[in-house]
Amino acid sequence: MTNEDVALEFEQIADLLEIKGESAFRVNNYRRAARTIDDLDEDLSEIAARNELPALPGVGKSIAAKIQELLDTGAMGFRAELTQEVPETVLTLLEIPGLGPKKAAALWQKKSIATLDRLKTAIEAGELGDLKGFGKKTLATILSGIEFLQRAVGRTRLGDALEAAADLCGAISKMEGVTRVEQAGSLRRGCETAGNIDLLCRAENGKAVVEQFTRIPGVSKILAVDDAWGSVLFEWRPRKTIQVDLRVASSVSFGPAWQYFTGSKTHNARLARLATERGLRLDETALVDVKTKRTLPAPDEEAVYRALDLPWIPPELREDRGEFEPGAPPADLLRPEHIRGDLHMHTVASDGRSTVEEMAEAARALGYQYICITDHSQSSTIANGLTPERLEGMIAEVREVDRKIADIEVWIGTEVDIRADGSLDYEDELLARLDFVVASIHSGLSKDLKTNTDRTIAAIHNPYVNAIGHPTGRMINARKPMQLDIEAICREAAAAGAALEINAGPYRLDLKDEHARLARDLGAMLVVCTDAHGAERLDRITYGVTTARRAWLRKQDVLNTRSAKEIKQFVQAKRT
DNA sequence: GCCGTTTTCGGCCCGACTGTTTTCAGTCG
Repeated sequence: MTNEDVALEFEQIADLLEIKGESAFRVNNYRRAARTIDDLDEDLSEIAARNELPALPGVGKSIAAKIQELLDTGAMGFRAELTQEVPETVLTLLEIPGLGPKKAAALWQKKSIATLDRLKTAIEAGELGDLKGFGKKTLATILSGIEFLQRAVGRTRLGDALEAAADLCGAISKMEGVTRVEQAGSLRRGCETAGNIDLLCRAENGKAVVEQFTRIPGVSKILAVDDAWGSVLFEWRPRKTIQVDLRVASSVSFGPAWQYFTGSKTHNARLARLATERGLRLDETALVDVKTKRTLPAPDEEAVYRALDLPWIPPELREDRGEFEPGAPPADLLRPEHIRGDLHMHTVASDGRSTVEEMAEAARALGYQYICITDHSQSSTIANGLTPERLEGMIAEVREVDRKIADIEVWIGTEVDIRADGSLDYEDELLARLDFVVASIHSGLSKDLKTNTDRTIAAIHNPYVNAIGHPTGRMINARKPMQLDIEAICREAAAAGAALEINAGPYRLDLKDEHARLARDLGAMLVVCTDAHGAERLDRITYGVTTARRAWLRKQDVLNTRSAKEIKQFVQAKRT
């Protein structure tokens, strides 16, 4: 059980207690404990081994015992007791944007509503007319939220699916007779969410491999098996499952199988047609010469594409969005090693977990030339945003770290809030002293299209703003993007010389692939950054790179593939 | 439920936004 798992457990206990009607202070303390646990650098089990759990802020005798129980048994009796009174499913109501514990409590206590479906029918049947706090607008928001969530049902975020897939691949690679394991499907194509995890392994003893596959720890249900295929439900986090399909291919058919199971469907359909035109037949088992009925050797994907007179096409491009055209794929499609620095990250000064030095060391380990520290600005009080005075202090601190640490440039910037009226959260004089400025919207996301577009454009035109952070504010599977005229934003950014971020955070991936492609087409510069809140999160840049690749971005389309000197020129150009 | 003492109990994290509430509660970051 990871710290994150334990933190979530306590967060949900707080929710359940609040819905039950417990004292707000008791509830808050569980939330505080959850936050403490989530913010730890060290594994909880190590702290527990030293008997130091009660020393953690917000953790006393009672919670320490509950953590210990979780670590020892993977479950908590207290939670089980709670769910006797408040059904587990009530927690799904809290996923509706705009619906918190108080409203969930009212729905459960007054109307016995505990599921999304039931809530939806109750609203549609007008059953909630007499419930205080549930006016017309609120009900409309809730309905739209339910529909949003129901579309997300069964979709797992790319980051989570990739982590689960990496664990599974590790386990499968150790199995008897397996000589290769690869990811396939939407996961390999880098789609922002995955309905299932598609895996492919090379082995000649399919049945035995499938048999071992179904016994991997974490497999909670076997959905189907045959001699070369197994489908299971896998629990990648407590109470979170995803379907995993493993196919076994022999070495002769590995290429066609990997290609086929990577998809997409439309890409494969085009390939199959190209094969037919050449007198070949391509399916998941083989590439066959129709006339001679001879199976062409295809131990890898390159052989498949070569037989169709195509270059190998990167999986992220396999969406039938132009990848078959002459000149595609671009030779300089963005790759992780092109990234020379990260320009959006937080430290302990605001809501991060690591110090400036720790961020710098981690970035140096990634081989970066430069990073920019961009803590929150004063309006983001809950994120401990920096007052102008504290930012002054940070300027000095970062300059000092920059002097001390060799081989990497450490810059000072900010993630400055774009306020509701489009003004920024710091004066220009202060921004002018920074090396790089990211401007982001964190509040008032539900304002109308014009307001949001105008305030973003206002920020774009501030001479000291170099990038717009997470431009749409969406949270994958959790929050819709704000209303925004993306095209206008892209045009203005292109004209003003501001970059648009592809936020690499696996919950955000914002801009998303289609929008990033549009931005590039309209002449805007993109910048791929992690928005990391801890040194160990800097490596999530790969999610952003994947999104950029799905947007067909080349190295030259992405600002932070440039040298430190060129970045400084980019900043300077906008100021003068 | 935790914390910090005042060693036995009172206080506990902020501020904006939104909808509906005619004076503010609930949600969110």
